[in-house]
Amino acid sequence: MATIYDVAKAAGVSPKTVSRVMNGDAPVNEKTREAVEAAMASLNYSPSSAARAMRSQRSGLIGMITGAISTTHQFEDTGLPEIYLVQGAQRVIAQSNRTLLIADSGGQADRIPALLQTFREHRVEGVLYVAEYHREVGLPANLRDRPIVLVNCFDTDDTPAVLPDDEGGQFALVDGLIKRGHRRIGFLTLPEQQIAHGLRAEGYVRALKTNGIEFDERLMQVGALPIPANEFDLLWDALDRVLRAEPTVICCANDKMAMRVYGLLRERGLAIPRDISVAGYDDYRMIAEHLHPGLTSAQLPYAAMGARAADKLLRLIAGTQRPDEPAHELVSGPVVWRDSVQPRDNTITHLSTRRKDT
Amino acid sequence: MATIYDVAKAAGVSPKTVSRVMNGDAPVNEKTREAVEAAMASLNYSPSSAARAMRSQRSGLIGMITGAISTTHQFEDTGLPEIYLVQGAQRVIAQSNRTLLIADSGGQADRIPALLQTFREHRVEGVLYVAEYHREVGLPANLRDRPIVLVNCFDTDDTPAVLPDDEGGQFALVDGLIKRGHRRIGFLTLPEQQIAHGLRAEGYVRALKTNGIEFDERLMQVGALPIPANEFDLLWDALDRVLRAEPTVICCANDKMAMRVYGLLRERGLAIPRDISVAGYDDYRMIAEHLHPGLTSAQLPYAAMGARAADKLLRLIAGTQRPDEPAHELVSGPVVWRDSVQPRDNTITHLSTRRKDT
DNA sequence: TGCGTATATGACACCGATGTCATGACATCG
DNA sequence: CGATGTCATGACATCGGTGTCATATACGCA
Repeated sequence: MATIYDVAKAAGVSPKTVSRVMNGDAPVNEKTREAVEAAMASLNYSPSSAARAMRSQRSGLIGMITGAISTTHQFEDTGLPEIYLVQGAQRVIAQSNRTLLIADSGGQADRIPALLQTFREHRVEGVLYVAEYHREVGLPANLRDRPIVLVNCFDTDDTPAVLPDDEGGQFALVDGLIKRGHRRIGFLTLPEQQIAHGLRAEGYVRALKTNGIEFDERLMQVGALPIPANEFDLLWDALDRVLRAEPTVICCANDKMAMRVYGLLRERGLAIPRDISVAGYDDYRMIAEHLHPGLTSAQLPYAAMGARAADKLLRLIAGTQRPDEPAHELVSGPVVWRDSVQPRDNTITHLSTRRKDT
Repeated sequence: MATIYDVAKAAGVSPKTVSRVMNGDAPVNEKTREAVEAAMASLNYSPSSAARAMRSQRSGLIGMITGAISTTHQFEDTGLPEIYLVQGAQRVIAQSNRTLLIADSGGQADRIPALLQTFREHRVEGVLYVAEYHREVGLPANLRDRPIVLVNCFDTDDTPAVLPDDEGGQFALVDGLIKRGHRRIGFLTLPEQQIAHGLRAEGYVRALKTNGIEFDERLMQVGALPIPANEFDLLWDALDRVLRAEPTVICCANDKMAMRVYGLLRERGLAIPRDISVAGYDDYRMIAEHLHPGLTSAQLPYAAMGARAADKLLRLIAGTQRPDEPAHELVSGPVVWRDSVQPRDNTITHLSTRRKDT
């Protein structure tokens, strides 16, 4: 590879002048500049980031560690939202003229120390620590020596974190269902020990309360197990109990569960959305868009979380975070309405009457 | 950060001796070694990869460019198999003591030049160029100056490439179906201009021929459009035509299509697999495992492709590729059999008769 | 004309590793 | 006992940029 010395020689100037042309940090004569640029072009010159990093003591690298935390989830498909997170973060980081260094542990937690060591050697300026689902984590000690932002997870030390707004997402979904005329809203939930379960249940209850609907506990049933075991019987029973409470719509804890519920409802001869509406959570487009009918789902805003986390990290690195900036930031996503939810007649009437009123 | 000079001072030796302790390239007295190691530990020292790269002229970096090629697919969810590719490649690359530098264009082709420039500046030793689906690509000129392996794509210049064995995958699936007693096998295909379409059709036909079954063109219908437009009518019509040819099983071009076909078949009152069996392609576990019943699918072996491509690239870099190594390597995946395919009675009879025979 | 100032450029050192070569202390051998 | 070899270690240069400081020329103004 050509170096700055090669360029300098070709252009008949000193290396420092070439440097000035690249960085524009001091005036350079127009003719000199042209000669240097011609030399750079003809030699196909790229400056060495290693040399720059060494001199400037800034690597220009941001580390992201993914697939990292669980020791068990190599047995399960996490749904791969990480790629969206990566894209969101990458966009922001590229704007700051830095490069994202991604380390994916492939779900093997014992690889993490080696990955962190790599980060240290590359002198990453900050770290994005990504969990595969909303959870609490304990941070490795050797992550504490540089700026870090947790994504989709949090710890007990108020380390800066970016989290999905599960409460708000479920609220928006259920509130939207009510606005569309549903009043008996089934809810097949996540396992109770999951963080997201509690938050979403709160969102569900708040939406009912806001709209003056009484909570019926028979409508809310746990639909999944913490371990991806054979959950099918559980889901079948849970659905059975929910259906006995006569819902007009069933909210599922995630799109995968909704996909299963599609099958179960059809086995019972119920047509979606004619006989019953269904909603999911996550908005995995691979599922939600391709199910028939399209699945209404509250979006887990992974791309936005990635971008927000990168932004927060860059401010931490620059030391310019706002004084009022909270350690934990919630990111909300929209509800994507598709055909799996059918407005109930009473709404339509309601809306049309309204329209007359105004 | 502590440097090798800090460690040397703390241990009372020269920097070069510290270097020797780290690299073991020359004998070091046992006591000295211990002193140095203690100093390294107490200073929490990590060697600077920038300095090493500069001195050794080897960056230890491999670049991977993903989501790169299409200008349009930001509108569509590609199914995100890239993360598996990354994991497969990362595993192999980590073993060679290198680091994977990933650049994801987020589907915006105009970002690629900037990403490649970043790779050049970081002096990546080789590049993995990943396409989002099996296709032909034209390579940017500035990728030609270092080792490169194409993944999931190929060009006209015999650039080394790693590709999925679409023909073999479809063959194995259809052959397996026949072994399970199916003889009338519907096939809803990809758009005809896709590379995978032709290959899989060949695999389908070969499986029939191998088993002495005549090809019935009514059983093979295009089920998807090249652009993710409203494909629904197309799929409906295609399915309709296939069903009129009385298949006992329907092969879908991918798992997304299979997911839709589940819905369409059920609308027609057909139960899977009792009335008709269904198979997919890709084995997206997020879909295949969670559909009810579980979807039989031929696996697109992304993790294996990533590993194979990394391996090939490392050999290219080392200059040790085998002389007989073909430019294009096919990677086969298994067929994952799940409950969406029901063996036909005649097989069972057939098998049991056989068993008596032998 | 002489001096201050802005413009344009170069010499040199330095960032943190490591390859090369030199050196000193012992051990071994003829 | 001196020559030779091995072991252990250090001095110094180098990789490719850039910060600092010096220098040279041109220009404006008293």
